[in-house]
Amino acid sequence: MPELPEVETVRRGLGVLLGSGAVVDRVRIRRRDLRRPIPRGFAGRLAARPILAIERRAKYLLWRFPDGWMINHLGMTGTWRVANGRPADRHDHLLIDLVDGRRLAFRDPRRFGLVDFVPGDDPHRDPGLARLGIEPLDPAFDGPFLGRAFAGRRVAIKTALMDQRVVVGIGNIYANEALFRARIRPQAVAGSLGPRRCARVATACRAVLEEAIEAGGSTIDDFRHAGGGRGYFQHAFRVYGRAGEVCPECGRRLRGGVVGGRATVWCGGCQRG
DNA sequence: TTTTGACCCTGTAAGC
DNA sequence: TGCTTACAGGGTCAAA
Repeated sequence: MPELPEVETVRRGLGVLLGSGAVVDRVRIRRRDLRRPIPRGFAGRLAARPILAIERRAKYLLWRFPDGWMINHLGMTGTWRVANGRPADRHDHLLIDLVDGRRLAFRDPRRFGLVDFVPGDDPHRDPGLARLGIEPLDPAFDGPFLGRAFAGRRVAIKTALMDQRVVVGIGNIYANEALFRARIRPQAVAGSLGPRRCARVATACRAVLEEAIEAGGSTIDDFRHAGGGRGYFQHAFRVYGRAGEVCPECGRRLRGGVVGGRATVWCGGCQRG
């Protein structure tokens, strides 16, 4: 389940794999019906053109081409791999052949992913990208920013943190982990947090994401690097997926529940307010 | 306007 | 063993 660290890890992996000067030969679409249909004419936008760069915005991979951007969201189960000579898997929905003979395959069993093309210089013309909030590793993402963003909001802090219109890239795993580090209950009302607690949340978010990127992202079920490898941050999870186990800080049992429709884990002793 | 919850989809695990 | 059911989750949209 790729969140910001996993997408960033895939981006870096693809950059290493492709290097500079990779040129698309042809594109084959095996299934169009992803989260939204891959548009007609998509393949022709990429064919015979160089991949100039692969950037990241939120959980989106942005593939820069001379005429525009391939927008790619991994959804829940999207992965890229080099599939030289191997028969296509039934979940390989997009195949990109490079002129050097290599083949990139986008595999997404649950088809929550997205592939689209935005012509021109600005990928934020895509409606999905246009609504996105601040990057959590941006220096402007701090306590005062969260204080302003949460003002008047009655939703749970965990729900607010996962709202991509506020801050991008934080999904269920890192929301759980960040709030544990910040020692704030996931159910706390976002608008009730004072400046000090907002600062703790911002600091915890940044720390947990940076550590996860350093470790190469997480591997839960479906996530794989572009090269097929696994990330290692799951070994550092302190609460996610550990409801009923012992809190690593205080020894109480970690509690499990649902906040905002998502599985949530917290420590009733360490996380208050 | 804000918040909540259903929905999309499929692999996995648990229960019978 | 084989079948059914519940669950996981990011983003979107309709309903409250």
